[in-house]
Amino acid sequence: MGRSPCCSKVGIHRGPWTSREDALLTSYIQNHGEGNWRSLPKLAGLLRCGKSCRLRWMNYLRPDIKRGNIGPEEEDLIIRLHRLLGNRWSLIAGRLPGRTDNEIKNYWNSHLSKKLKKQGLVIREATPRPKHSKSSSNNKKQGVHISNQTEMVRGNNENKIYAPKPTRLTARIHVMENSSEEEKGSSDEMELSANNYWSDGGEYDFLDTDQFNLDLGLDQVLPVQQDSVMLERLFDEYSQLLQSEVNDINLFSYDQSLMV
DNA sequence: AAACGTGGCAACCGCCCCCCG
DNA sequence: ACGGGGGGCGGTTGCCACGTT
Repeated sequence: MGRSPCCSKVGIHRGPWTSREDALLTSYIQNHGEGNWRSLPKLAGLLRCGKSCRLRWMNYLRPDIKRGNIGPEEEDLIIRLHRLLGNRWSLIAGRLPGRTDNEIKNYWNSHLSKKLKKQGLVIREATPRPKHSKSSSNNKKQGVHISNQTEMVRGNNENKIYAPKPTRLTARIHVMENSSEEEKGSSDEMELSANNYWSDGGEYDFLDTDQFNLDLGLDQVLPVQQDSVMLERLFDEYSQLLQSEVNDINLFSYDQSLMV
């Protein structure tokens, strides 16, 4: 007895979205906000699966999505973050304002992976993500734990390192405008383990990960503007995480750090 | 001009986690 | 404490545009 499908396939329209469907979805979300994806299609008058609606909105219709080519600085950041995070497209997208995980994934698969291979850079193939890789128990085994609130209280503040929160920045802007529940519910911890770093991440021979700045104080909501300084800071931020694995330092949610 | 090959990307699929009752 | 549902995520598919022969 498997779980029920997210929606009945009968009578559901699939394939490319029409402009009318886009208009219906956009109009509904502008009036009622995001969420309740399962019931949204019916309420919005769409013959679509809720998941399809969510995907269409997240990847295409959201007003804060940046259009146009990915610039060299963004490309550089994607490469660096992929080196650290592997195929964690949503995490990577969270650090690229206006870009979606799907867009970055596609860009990687169609451009960057080939480009890097062409340049003779070694890309270690991603291995299948271990089951329950997000579980904290696994992370603890690896000696790297990005804590929940309990851990934060018990932690050693001297060695505290803040984990960048895997937040989709553009979504946060939307959330703040609409003050929806996602804001308070977005306590997603960045759940990483040493195992994940090394088994999933690509590996390039030109990156310099020896530079770390432990005094970083990134703003939680990054400015929309992108410049090389910001990109460098982002990379440093993730480099801290990487380095922390070596030093066996407990990690803390950056969000929670603001509450200290 | 037609056939074929290739690349890019929107959309779908299915697994998994987390929240809530 | 537990189970089910909703939502998020990464992997994959398939269509279409464009280039090449």
